[in-house]
Amino acid sequence: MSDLHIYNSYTRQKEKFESITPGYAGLYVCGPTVSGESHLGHARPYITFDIVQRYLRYQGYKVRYVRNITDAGHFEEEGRDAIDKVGEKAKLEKLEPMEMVHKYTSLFHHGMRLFNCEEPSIEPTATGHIIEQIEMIKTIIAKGYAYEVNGSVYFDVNKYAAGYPYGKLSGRVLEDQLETTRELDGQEEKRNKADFALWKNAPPEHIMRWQSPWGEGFPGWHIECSAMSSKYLGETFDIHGGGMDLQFPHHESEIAQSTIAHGHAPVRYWMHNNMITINGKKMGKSYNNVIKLSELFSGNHPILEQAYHPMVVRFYILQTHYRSTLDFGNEALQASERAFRRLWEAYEVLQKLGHAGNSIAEDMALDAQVTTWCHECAEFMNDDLNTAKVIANLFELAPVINGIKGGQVSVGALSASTFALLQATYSVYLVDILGMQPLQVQQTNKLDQVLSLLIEIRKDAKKRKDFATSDLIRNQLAEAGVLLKDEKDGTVSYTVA
RNA sequence: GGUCGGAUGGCCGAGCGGCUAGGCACAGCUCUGCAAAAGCUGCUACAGCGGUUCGAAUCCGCUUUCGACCUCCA
Repeated sequence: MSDLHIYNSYTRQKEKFESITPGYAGLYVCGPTVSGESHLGHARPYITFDIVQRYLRYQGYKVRYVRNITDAGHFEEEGRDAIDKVGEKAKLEKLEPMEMVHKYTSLFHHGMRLFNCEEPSIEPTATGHIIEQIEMIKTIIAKGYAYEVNGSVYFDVNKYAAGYPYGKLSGRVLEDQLETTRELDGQEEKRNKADFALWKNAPPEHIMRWQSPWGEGFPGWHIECSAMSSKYLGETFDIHGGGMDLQFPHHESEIAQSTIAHGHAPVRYWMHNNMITINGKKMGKSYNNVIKLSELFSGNHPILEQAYHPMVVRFYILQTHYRSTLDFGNEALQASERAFRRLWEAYEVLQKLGHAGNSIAEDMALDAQVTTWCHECAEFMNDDLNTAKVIANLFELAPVINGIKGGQVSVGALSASTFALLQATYSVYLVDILGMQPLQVQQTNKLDQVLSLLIEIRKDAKKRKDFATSDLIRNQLAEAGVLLKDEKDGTVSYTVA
């Protein structure tokens, strides 16, 4: 595919991406609820849409990427738990709601940086947009699609469904929804079980509350995204992303609210990433099977055999297509770690490699094959962002790179232009688009000087066939986490674990 | 119960009518003082049963099985 095609959850098919305003792309992604620490499952959408955003930029779009912070409303229960626990210990240590929100927002940002996810252009908070949300609710009431009961406002789904395709995004029929027997808070207030809250009256013990035309309360969960996305991206914008589990009711409700408030559908392309599972089950709070990011990075969790570097996790996630479920496993993560080390090393080797300068390839077949592998990367990305296939091609190219370095492949096997293409492909795809970074930090000069000295001493020992000394140096350094490698050309390189 | 989506080699995972990805692991070889790394070679799978087709992992049907969602979960 020579143009970007993405799978639109709304139409259930791949569609050519055409932005509303040529050259500009608007992307809205449902962000975190900052009442708790982010876990591995949360990492997937943010990494997935980081790729979307990076790729659109690479394609030349000026992207406005909006990702909200949910710091109000529907998380009162967990927030309350957290507060009460602390409160039991000492009233002095009690967390203010704002304190809790700040804490988890910071943690979230820290995690995003470790994952090398680029910052969104705008990161609006729900609490910062109470007025916009109230205005939107007022509009919906004025248009006759919402009603107030006891200080709460509900969206009239039945009325909406009569004139609009309610349930199209999530593929469900309203009649089925009405048969739900589940008991929910405020159910008796609703005219209809399928109705959802736009505004909720706050009970006295509720910690977060705002003044509204309907009394003190807090906004319904869905309205924040509708209010903020339309404010920053317009009443109709290009892409809305989020986890598959948000399709219903969250995104379905967003469509309904915005359609009534603005008179037309809010989103052109809906994109949903699939879940991360563990032992086949979705990783989620309700299943009590989450691995928090801090646990993942430290290895401090009963089921973790080791710590996993953020880049390993990112690579692991990108090795699977975003619409497939991804099952967590130590073995899988460890495989990703080895794989990524190898790929990154090939990249570093490639950047240092020189070329003979011949314009005609000595090995025409290999030259053609390399060219194909490189060009295919674009096709794969254009085909609904198939990062798994891009990575596969980069791996296909690795032996060519290592072969040139190791002498198995002639330096002039590829033409100068193909070699340049190879270098560009690695750096564009691996670094710019997939957003990968090295596992180890840059070494300080001092360490480098010390190691250079040790390497010299060892070289000298080897020259004298004093292998006892040379092996001692290598083994001791290995124990300290520094791996020495004797290269073919006689030089010695090292990696620090 | 309803709706939807999966079941791919030892493990993870692409694929979505012919060209039988890729990674990790494993085995052999080359290189090497020995390692490590790297290179080469080997390893052919698509839950089961029918059907459509010249041809199916890919389409259709049934069965088995796992999962997601069904009102506030990324």
